[in-house]
Amino acid sequence: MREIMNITKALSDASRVRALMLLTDGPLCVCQIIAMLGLAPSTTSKHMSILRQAGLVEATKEGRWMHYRLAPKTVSKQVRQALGWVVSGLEDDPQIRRDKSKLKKLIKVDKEALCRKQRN
Amino acid sequence: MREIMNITKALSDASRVRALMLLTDGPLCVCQIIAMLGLAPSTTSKHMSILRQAGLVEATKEGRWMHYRLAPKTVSKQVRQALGWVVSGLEDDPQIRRDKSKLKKLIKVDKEALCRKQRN
DNA sequence: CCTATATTTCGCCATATAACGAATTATATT
DNA sequence: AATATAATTCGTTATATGGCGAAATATAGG
Repeated sequence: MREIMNITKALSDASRVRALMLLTDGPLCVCQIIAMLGLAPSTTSKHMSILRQAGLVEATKEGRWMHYRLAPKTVSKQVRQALGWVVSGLEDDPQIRRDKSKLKKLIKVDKEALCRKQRN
Repeated sequence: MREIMNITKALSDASRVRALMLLTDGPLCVCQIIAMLGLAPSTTSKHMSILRQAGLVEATKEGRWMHYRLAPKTVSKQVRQALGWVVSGLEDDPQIRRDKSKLKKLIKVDKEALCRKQRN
């Protein structure tokens, strides 16, 4: 029951769900997620930590940069299916569409330049 | 996005998830759910209200008794998929098994007798 | 009508949670 | 080493949420 509850709790915040949906098109650096969500870096970091502990995302560090990606298909059935219904349920959502549109523009910015803009 | 968030928020409390799982074997009176969850009637009523607003359960009144049932398959895709996920993910859970075992015994008690026991 | 019963709503309280800024940690550059 | 940068952790605050008992509402019976 704990695994299911960890997942449902992780999904009960809209910003976290938005972060998940951003990752459906590929991995992102946390600095990109910060820019997308418009939250403080500390807040975003904590949200990603919750998603990670719930098994919904994975993280890899490259130098100073922390990249997050959706959990691979090899994870547990509960994670895979939860991602399945959330992602399919939101792919036509207006907010998510706006986010993805904005993300396309943001990705065109050089990562170094973007990350330098994110100061505490 | 609101529908999905209503669902995920509704599912983020363990008592509410337990209530949902109790209903997989058929409709129950709120007095039976109260007895199962061991919460105050007012608390249980509020939890069921949240589930109802999320579209996960439906309610019908019979005299003094309020019966709750899982939302029928005809509801939205998001609800159907979410319910499918929760139910399949928890059908082998120890807590849920204990609940279902207890529920079998409880159902054997006459409803009238049970409901009379539930005083505010 | 009055009384009893089942359920919901309301008000309160304790706890959890999301947000922020500051401090800390990890990494890179000079 | 000192300095800069990215991310996380920590501490604080405002808000949300789960729990309870009391009050209110709805229904049934005499």
